[in-house]
Parts: sequence; C-alpha cells; structure tokens
Amino acid sequence: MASKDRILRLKDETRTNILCASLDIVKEEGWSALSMRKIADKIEYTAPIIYEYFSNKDAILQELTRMGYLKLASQMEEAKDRFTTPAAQLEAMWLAYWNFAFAEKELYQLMYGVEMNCCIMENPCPDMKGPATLIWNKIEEMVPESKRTEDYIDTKYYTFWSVVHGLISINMTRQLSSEDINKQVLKDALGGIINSLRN
Amino acid sequence: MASKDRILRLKDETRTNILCASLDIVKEEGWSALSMRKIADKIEYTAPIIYEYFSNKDAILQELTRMGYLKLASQMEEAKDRFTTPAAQLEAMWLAYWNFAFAEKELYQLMYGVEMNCCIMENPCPDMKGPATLIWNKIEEMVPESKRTEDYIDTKYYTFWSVVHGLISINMTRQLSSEDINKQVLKDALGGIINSLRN
DNA sequence: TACCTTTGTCTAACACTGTTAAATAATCTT
DNA sequence: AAGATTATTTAACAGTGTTAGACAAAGGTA
Repeated sequence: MASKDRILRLKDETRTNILCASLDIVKEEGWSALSMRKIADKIEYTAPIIYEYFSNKDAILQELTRMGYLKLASQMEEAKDRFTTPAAQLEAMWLAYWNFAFAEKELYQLMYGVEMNCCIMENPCPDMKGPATLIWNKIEEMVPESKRTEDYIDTKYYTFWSVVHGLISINMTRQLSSEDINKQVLKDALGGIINSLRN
Repeated sequence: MASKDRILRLKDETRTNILCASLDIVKEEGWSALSMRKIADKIEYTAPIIYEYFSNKDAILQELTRMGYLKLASQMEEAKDRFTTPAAQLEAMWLAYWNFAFAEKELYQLMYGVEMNCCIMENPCPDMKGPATLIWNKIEEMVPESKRTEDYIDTKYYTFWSVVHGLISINMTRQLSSEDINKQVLKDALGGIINSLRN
C-alpha cells in the first residue's frame, strides 16, 4: 500500500507545482497574464486538471495569499528576534514588512490589493491576522497601562499600518524618486509613532 | 450649416453618455462587471460604436481618471478657500481628499489603484499633478526658509500622502472598525505632521 | 488472464471578454 | 433621384474561466 503514498505525494507535488507556476508567470508577465491555460502549459497539463486541485482560479489566489501571510509573519518574527528592546523590535518588524513588500512584490500586491489587475478579494483569510497580532502585541507591551485599551492600541496599530502601507502603495504604483527619500520618510514616521506610544 | 453643430453636439453627448454609463455600471456592479457590451447596452447601441469615441477600453478608464483628478482638485481648492491660515488650509485640503475618496469611491480606486480588479494603469495622466501641487505649495508656504529645499518638501508631502492614502486603502479593502477611530487616526496623524512642518 | 471499476487526463463546448473588418442602413450632397 | 458619406450593426477572431463527456490508464477481482 506504499503506492498510495507515492500517489498522494505526486498529487501534492503537482498542487505545489500549480502554485509555483502561477507565481512564476506573475513574476514574469504580471497578474493580468495569469490564466488557467498558461498555468496548465507550464506544468505540462491541460487546463481542466487544475480544477482537480483547486475549485477555481480564485482558490489559487487565496492559497497564494495564505502563503504570503505565512512568509511575512515568519520574516517579521525573525526580525523581532534580532533585537531586545520593544522599540527596536517594533521598528525591525516594520522594516521587515517593508522589505517583504518589495522582495515579494507580487505576493504583497495580492495580499493587500495594490494595483491588482485581476481577481476580486474579499476573502477573510485567517492567516491575515498573523502579522497583525505580531505588531499588536508589541504595541500593547509598549503602551503605558493607563492607556492600554483596545481602541487605543487599534488606533496606534492603524496609524503604523497606514504610514507603511501608504508609502509602499505609492512606491509601487508610481515609480518614485530615490530609495533614500522613501526610507527616510519611513524611518521618520516610524520613529515618531514609536515615541508617541510612551506617553 | 447649423446641423453640423447639432451633429457635433450629439457626438459629444454620446461620448459623455459612454463615460456616465461606465461609471454607473461600476457603481452598481463593481469594476469587474464593466464590459464594452454592457456599456453599449446602457447607451442603447452595440459595442463597436464605442470605438468611434474611444480607441479602446483603457482610453475610457483614462478619461474617467482625468475627470476624477479634476473633480478632486476642485474640491480641495474649495476646501482651502474656506480657511485663512496655512495650517487650517492644509488640514482642510486633506480632509477634502479623504471625503472625496469615499464619496467617489470608484473614481478613487481607479485613480490610485486600490483594489482594482480591472485594467492596468501606468498612464502618467497630467492632471494627476493638480491635487499634488495644491498640497505641495501649501507645505512650501509653511516650511521655514532655512529648510525649504525640494527634497525636504517632497519628504513631507509623501509623509502626508502615505498616511492618508494608507488609511483610505485599508478602509476600502477591509471593512473596518468604526468611522470614529479612522477619523481620529487621520486627524492625529495630520496634526502631528502639520506641527512638524514648523521646525 | 479477462473483466470491471476507478482514476486520471483530455477534447469539446459554453458563455463571456476586448477588438476588428466587412456588410448594411441611414443620411447628406449634388 | 442617384451617388457619396456617414452611422450602425453583424459576424468573426482570439482570448478568458469553467464544465460535461469521452477516452485512456491503472487498480482490484474473478
């Protein structure tokens, strides 16, 4: 009955092949070029077999989104572990977020809907909350007890996210100025908010 | 020869009809539902005549984008004129920007590529700079002369935009918390940056 | 080994998309 | 009224996501 295992392993393999092929296509030709038939071509099958592994195109995108959130969370965790003070950890995590956005540009576009020219996205992916809680907890740690209400931390969290995500969006849609200015804006903004957490 | 005028007027009318029909469809069914045939249906023609007015679908979107920037600029100008001090004017303009984003949600999505599920956008639309210079000039006015370099104003401008655009993006893609929190974050952030302009 | 069932895969099709060329209908000019 | 011009439509092409049905390969069973 070991052949069953081999079969299952093969099925799993083509499943990941589909995902990898999709990402490859997007990296080479952009989101608008991603089609079922092109994916099938790349994995040397015909289009309908993809539906044996994913119920439709959107399911592929959802899975890629999930993978993106997992990868992002792990990179932010890594960044956190390189520092000890909460302030330094917080900055490191946001910088990791920033780096991820550009290193995995296509995934970030998918996850946060920046300049997507495909597919809708209203999928409440559970793994979405991984990176969020990572930051949330660290903010909670820094805010003095007197102000440690859910609303207050939420506000601070969204302030962070707005600055970072806004800056990323702008950089992705327009091709912008120098890298230096952007990192400067980012660090300035982060520093300002981080300081504001303490009082 | 007045019939010529009538003809031209009619041509212009169906041109704007195409644009309005497009926007109507998007408002009712979202960007992904916008198709040439559906536009044609709404203006009671068949699809190919649209190509007499616009070279392709993208040209329609570009024109809508242009209209969006013009409308946004005029609303920001109005907001500015309701105040006298630069600080108040600056805040009013950003609040106008914010209000526009939600009042004309579909146009904003088109203009700034938030959660677009259609069409590519790399069109360097000239009217894009209208709202930008409006803000830019006001920042320049507030920054003390000693720091009034192009890079510095650019940095401040993008800091503003990041915060506002980021917050809008997040609100549009996720359906978020209470309106109060968002306006609070916005006003806090704006206030912080505005104050930072002076030193 | 022969059959039957299950599994994997493909072909063909449907309904839709943007876009174009050619045929028709309506209008204007002479 | 006839010819030229313009307006509009029909039909088609190539592409999209998706599904049903045909076919082939493999598995288990007698």
